[in-house]
Amino acid sequence: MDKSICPRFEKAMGLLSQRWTGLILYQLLSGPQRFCTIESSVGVSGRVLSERLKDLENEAIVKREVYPETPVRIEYSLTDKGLALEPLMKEIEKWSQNWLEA
Amino acid sequence: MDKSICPRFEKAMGLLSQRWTGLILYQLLSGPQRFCTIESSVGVSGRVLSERLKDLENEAIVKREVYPETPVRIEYSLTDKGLALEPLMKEIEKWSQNWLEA
DNA sequence: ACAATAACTTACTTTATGTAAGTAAGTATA
DNA sequence: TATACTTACTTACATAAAGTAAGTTATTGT
Repeated sequence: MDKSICPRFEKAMGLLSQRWTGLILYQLLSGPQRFCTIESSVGVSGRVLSERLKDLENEAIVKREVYPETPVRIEYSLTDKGLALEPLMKEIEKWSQNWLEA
Repeated sequence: MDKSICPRFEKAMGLLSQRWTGLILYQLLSGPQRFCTIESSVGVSGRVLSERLKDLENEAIVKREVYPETPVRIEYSLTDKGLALEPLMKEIEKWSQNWLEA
């Protein structure tokens, strides 16, 4: 009975179940943001955030843009693939509202 | 700018982003199942599966039922709270179909 | 020149997970 | 009667992932 789960589903779940990844993506749904903003609003350490953003860039879910202003501004935002996660996030919101205590 | 994310959402994401938890729940959506079935279909180790099922029982997402047959049969199934995760899982399926390669 | 800020990276510690063996209860087999 | 087998776990130990804190590079403000 080994491995009855769809590999694509498994991959998606593998991405989302990386610690912090879901919260990082949820945070980015509210618009492009810089490193330190994500760090403090999500509560993830810089070390892990840096790692996750690289992974998400490799998956083409997040894009990184450098604005050579002064001081330099680096913004992370969602690609179309990343934006497509919105309905999923809304479902998590719904479930948490309906089934979890405040 | 600390902690701008809704605590309920954060808790929901915390549950789902535990390694294996999402796949275990997805597997249980197809009906009640025993320990060893989940173990092999999901690919999780017994050690972690045992831990996860206990956590999910404590969260009232999964229930455990003992049938004193021979040999004893123990089945894990979703509560209403667990079943309510179905739309969310469907969204993950959709996203994975649309955006991930096979 | 000195302190400050953003965006990281590195070194080190703690926690989580994987692996494999062990346990308990009951059944079937030799 | 003793041995082996099955399910559902637990325990002990090794490895991988995450947390913490300090360090780096570039640039600005005082």
